[in-house]
Amino acid sequence: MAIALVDANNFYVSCERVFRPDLEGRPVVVLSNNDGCVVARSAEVKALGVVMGTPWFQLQKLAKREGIIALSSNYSLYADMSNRMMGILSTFSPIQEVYSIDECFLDLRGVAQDRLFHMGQAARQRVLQWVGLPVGVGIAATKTLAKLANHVAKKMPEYAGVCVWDDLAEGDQQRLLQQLPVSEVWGVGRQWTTRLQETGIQTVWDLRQTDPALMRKRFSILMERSIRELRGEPCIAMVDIPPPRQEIQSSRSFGRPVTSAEELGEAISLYTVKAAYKLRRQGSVAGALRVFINTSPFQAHLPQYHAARTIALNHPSQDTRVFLQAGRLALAEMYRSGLAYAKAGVHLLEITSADALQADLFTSAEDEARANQLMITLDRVNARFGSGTLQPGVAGLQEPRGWAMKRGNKSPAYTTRWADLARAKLE
DNA sequence: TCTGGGGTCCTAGGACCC
DNA sequence: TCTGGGGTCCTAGGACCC
Repeated sequence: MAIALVDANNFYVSCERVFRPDLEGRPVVVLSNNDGCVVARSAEVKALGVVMGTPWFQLQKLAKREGIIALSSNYSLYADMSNRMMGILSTFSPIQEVYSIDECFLDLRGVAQDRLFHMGQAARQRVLQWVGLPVGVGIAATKTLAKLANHVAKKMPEYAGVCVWDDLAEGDQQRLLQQLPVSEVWGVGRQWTTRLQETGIQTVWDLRQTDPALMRKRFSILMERSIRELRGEPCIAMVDIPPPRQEIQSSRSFGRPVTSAEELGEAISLYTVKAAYKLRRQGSVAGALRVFINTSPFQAHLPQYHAARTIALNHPSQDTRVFLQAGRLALAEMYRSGLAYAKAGVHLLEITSADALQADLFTSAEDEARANQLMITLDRVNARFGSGTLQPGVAGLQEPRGWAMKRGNKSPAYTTRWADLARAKLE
């Protein structure tokens, strides 16, 4: 039984560097929407002690002194690079679980133990050569151990990017576990780390030595699972085909404070359009939607207001218009004037398969078929001519929208837009 | 001046039922 | 004055992940 975890180093930064080789060896960060926080750091930036999630404005001085280059996030580029990387890795196993944009698990059961290291090396080489992304590989008997092995492969140069846990002598394994802080364990976050430390559990080794049943009582079944996995007992199965989402959200912080009900309504309508599209793409219907509007928690001197409303639909739907209407009602109820709103969003809830949907007692089959056809047409037009080609007027017609997010340093869509296509300079 | 977005899962506790 | 026991379902909140 062996599972590999493959993930890219500083994924977003590495994607940018593929098209900007001049960024190699220089300190680079990628920023979140609105150029707000650091969400990816090159090794050079990590070495400067910049932590994940640092607000960019707090780094101005350091950035100037050290020459840090900041790029706005370019998610369509990263998604495309991710697809290419995952495609290559999928050839190494019939069972691949794409766990996030930059990492996947591969089921390597049946591969002889003495072949695993070579296989890890091959995967690494191929991704680097074919798409230009550096990846690390950890291979072990459980997902949790594979995660740890991956960490070891990246942190310790002698492993050259690939660590096969069961190739290590028992004494070496113990020594590594005793070096790693318990916070490195997959599933152990900030709160749990504090609670564990309070009871004297500092290292991964310490956690491994605890009694799983007792820890389940003190924490939860998730803790028990993690401990068992650390001991080499698989508890977390591979998920080959991703199940449909149970919740779909769309939300954004605004590029500037928003005060008027009109602008707020535009924003919420736009997020509703996006969420409904995601819903249809996975073949689902939603039975309820939740809308929220928030002021900025960082502007403590201004009046704060956080409001949310959940609206249950009479009948589960995938019709953008139904959600728009419900969303507008919710907003009208919540809206208070005289406040500086910083963020709004829409969640679609109670999601089920469109195939299993019961007929609506109060809508004729004909009307429903027409509505479905309208949505199919809408999605087709937008797929062909670009998203936003056709959309409800309530989402706002004026471009650019005043409240839209700021992305000052966005790179071109090198791989997904003809005009931006990367090409070698001939001269 | 400037602080992201999108998910899953588990548990506790209340409402309700017999 | 005295006020059971056991079960299910739902939701909010909190933890985690990237």
